[in-house]
Formats: sequence, C-alpha cells, structure tokens
Amino acid sequence: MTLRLHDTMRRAIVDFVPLAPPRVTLYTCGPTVYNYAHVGNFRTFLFEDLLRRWLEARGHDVFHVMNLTDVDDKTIKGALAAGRPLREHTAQFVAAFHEDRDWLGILPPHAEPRATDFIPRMVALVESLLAKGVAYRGEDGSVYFSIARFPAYGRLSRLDARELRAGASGRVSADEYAKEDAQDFVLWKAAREEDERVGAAWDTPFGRGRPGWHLECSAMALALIGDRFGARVLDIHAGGVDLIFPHHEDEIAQSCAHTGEGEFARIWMHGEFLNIRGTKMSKRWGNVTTVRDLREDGVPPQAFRLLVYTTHYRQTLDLTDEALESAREGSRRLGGFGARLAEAIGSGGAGPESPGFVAAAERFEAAFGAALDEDLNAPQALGALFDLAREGNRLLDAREAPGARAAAAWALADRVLGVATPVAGRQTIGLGDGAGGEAWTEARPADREGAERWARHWAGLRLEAKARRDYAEADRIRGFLGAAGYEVRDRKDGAVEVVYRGS
RNA sequence: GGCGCCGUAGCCAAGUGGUAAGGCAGAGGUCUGCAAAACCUCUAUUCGCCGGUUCGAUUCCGGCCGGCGCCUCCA
Repeated sequence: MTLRLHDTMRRAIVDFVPLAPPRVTLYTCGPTVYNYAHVGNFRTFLFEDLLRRWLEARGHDVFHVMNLTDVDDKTIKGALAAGRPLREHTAQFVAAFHEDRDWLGILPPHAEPRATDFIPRMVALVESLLAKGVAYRGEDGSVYFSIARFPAYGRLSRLDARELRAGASGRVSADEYAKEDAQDFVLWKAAREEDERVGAAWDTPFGRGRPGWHLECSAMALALIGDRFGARVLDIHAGGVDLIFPHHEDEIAQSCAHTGEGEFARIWMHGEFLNIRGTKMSKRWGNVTTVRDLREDGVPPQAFRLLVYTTHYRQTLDLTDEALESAREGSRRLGGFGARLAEAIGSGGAGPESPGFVAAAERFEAAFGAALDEDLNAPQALGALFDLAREGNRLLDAREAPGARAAAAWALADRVLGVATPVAGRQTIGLGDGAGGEAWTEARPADREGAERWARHWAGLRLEAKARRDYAEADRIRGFLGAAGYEVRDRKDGAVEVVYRGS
C-alpha cells in the first residue's frame, strides 16, 4: 500500500513517490519570531509533525527543514521598540518557540536555518536572478522579481482563474511606484534608517538592505538540500493555507527561475486554520491563545494533540472549551489504557499472547495504516485507536494476556500520534502501607513528592478503615484525597490504586 | 466583485452512489460496602433547504439559505 497525499498544485490526492527513495526532503515554513507563536501556528506544526512521523513510520528517511524567519517588518519593529539589536530581540522568541514545540512533543527538524544566518546564500540567489534577467533594481534601490518574465507564475494559487478585487487601490504603498508591475514582489529591500538601527542591513553588490520574506525560504531550502544531497527540488513543501499565495507562489517563481527546474516541490501540502470559537485568531479580537496559555490552564499536551488530530488537517478546526475538555477526557482514557497494558505486559511472565490481543492489534494496525496512508486521515486513525483501547480494556478485564503484538500496536500509535496522557503519580497501596512513621495531617503538602507520600499514607489508612468496615471514615478519606487531586480506586485483589488527576 | 471551503446526533468529527466510524456528554446495566476506573447496552430511519440525474444520493448536478477563509508579505 502506498502513501497518498493531497497536492495543492494538482488539487488532488496523489501517490507519493520520493525523488530518491528512501530519502524524503521536507521543508516546512516555520514561525516568524516576533512574538509567542499561538495555537493556530502550532496546529500547522502539529499537522507537519504527523506528516513527518508517518513518513518515518513508513520507512522513509526524512530530512526535515523548518526555517525561522528572524528578519522582517515585525521583528524589526519589535527590536526598535525594545531598543535592542534584532538578533538579541528575536532570541527570546526563538527560545520560547523551542520550549512550546518541545512541550507539545513536536519533533525538532533536522535543520532549523535562521534567515539571518543565510544572508550570503540569499545574496547569491538574487544575483542569479538578476543575471538571468528575471529580477531588476527598482528606483527605490530594492530588487524586485518580474512576474512578466516568469510565465509559469500563478500556477499554485490558480491566479489565472482569479481576479483581483476591484477598487483595492487604497493599499498601494510608496514602494509600489518603484516596481515595473504592481504584482512584482520584492526580493531585496533597500535599507531604511530603522533597519540600520537594529542591525538588519547587509551590504551586497546590488545595494545595502535586507532580504524579502519569500526569498528567505527559497534560498535556505535550496542551500540545504543542494549542499547535502545535490538536490534542487524538494519532495514535500508544507505550510498553512494562507501561505499558498503569495508566499509559496513567489518561492516557486524564485526557485524555478534560478534552478531551471519545472517544479520546486513534488508535492505542496497546506494545513487549514484553527479558529477560536468561530473566528480567526487575531489581536484585534483579543482571542489569541498561546501554547503557554494551555500550559497554565493545566491542559496536557497530549490532549491538545488529540484535539488537533480529531479534525482532518485540510478542515478548519474550531477551538472551544468544550472541544478541549472532550479531548482531555479522551486523552486521559487512552493514557489509562496504555498504563494498564504496559503493566499487564510487564507482569505477564513468559506466557503466550492471547489470540484476542493478537487479533485486536492486527485489526488496529491495518485500520490505522489505511487511514493515515490516505492523506493523513488522523480522525479515522483515532477511531482505530479508540477501538483498540476499548477492545484491549475488555480483554484485560477478561484477564487475557497481551504481548508483543499489542505492545507494538500501542507503541506505533504513541509514536505517531502521541495523544495519550500518561497516568501521573500512580501508586498501588496494600494493607499496612498507611502506618509509616510520618505524622501527616489531612492537609496536602505543597511539594509534589511529599504529596505522593501523603496520599499513600492516607490511602493506606483508608484501606484499614475499610477492613474494619468503618465506611464513614473510608469515604471521608477518599473525599479529601479526591479534593486534593488523588483519585482512589479499589481493586479486586484488595489493593488500592491512587492516581493523580490534577487539581 | 473574484477564488475557495463548510453546514452529519446535545457538542466535536470521519465517511461512502447502496443505505451513517470514533470521541465527549447523557441514560440504563455489570463490577463495588458505596464509589471511581473499565466494560456492556441505548441515544441521527437520517446527513441545512428545494429541485434534478439514478433502480437507488448524505455522497453527483443546479438553485436557495446559513457560517467561514483568502484576494501581496498572517500558520
């Protein structure tokens, strides 16, 4: 079975055939580090993370590049306002991005080029385009790409079928007069006073200035795959839908005009937006949610991943409190199954795996693979995962023994999706465990470690109360443990399980 | 104005020209001293509305209503 992916260029789902198997070059447009990335940005990164992980699960040798745009109008403006050099100003947001990305369990790319580290390669690309006659110097000292001299322009966004809004004249900026054609886009921007002040200007044969946004991606992508593999065409280029035009259109123009190749990427993939309660996130509406907000709200990262993957990547996703809560609960249940399964396998001895588990694992792998192979249908893959959890729990209830097949099935799901919240602070307490020397009160200690021992102590005392049929006391203890976030579950074998569910 | 997307149970969300995955919530049940967790059963004769094509449409075509996105530097 082959992996099929949606290609924006062809507007169709096509068989994915890498240029030089098993290698797959994947370029994804990263964040502009002018602020904290919001959950919408991360929805796109999560879609790309799934793509990367599934490609790897299918045996491809992926070389993933994600750039960081650290020089543009907004980063410069921010640096100016902060009164610091550009590089110093963006460093904090680069660090925050890494922190958020790691927290969400998104795999780091193999290369993470920063625009300001690739200036020479960008300069070389501009020179090439000037030499080929597809770029020209405008009256304002900037260098522009001439769309008229690149006939293939507009294929990705189907520009020929579009019509620019009539009467949108109010947005013509000063530098538009420096262009030969209003649609031409800037490759290199002539340095302004503000750029100089934050150190965002470089000398080049065609004038002092800074790179245009589109140029950055083309130059870095071509430099990295060229140096490393001698390649000039990417296997997959991905990003958010808003990048189709003009960003990716312009990347194609620059790259293909330079390489002479008929394409810049074999497949173009675009992830839809994440909206907040029905509308697009924007500062204007004050509904920008960041990953840090989720973290502060105690949302497990796996729950957010689950929320994102319950909607297909080419479908807009609406983030609401209910949807988040629903994902939290589902993620918790999956995590509970994962823990049960691991425990059963760990204590299973050398006995053979039950036929039931083998069958469930096989069913899961077939359904899961088929779903993801068909344009990364994560919602369907999740359906298979929940089926596995339900069947697995049932088999475990029936005391059937799971083994290597079940473990492999679960590991695959966990590696590719990462949507199960691990069970935290799980302890198994038996009779007599409450009698430790420490004199705990009923108030929960503030530190986590102390709280674990405190919960253990009281759970033990509750077991003793239960044993002497003092149910009032047993229920009282369970009550305040629960209020402190520790859920108490009696097991059939007489022991009790304490699980931390957060407070 | 142009290009495009969406409208499936209380909520979220897959899907197919042949009769509706999965999750959350809810109800009942098993288990339990009672719970919790887990499991079982139930919860859309129906997929925005109206036409058309078809033996048959939620799935194809047309129209309408409703929501949304993009149209030069926003994932």
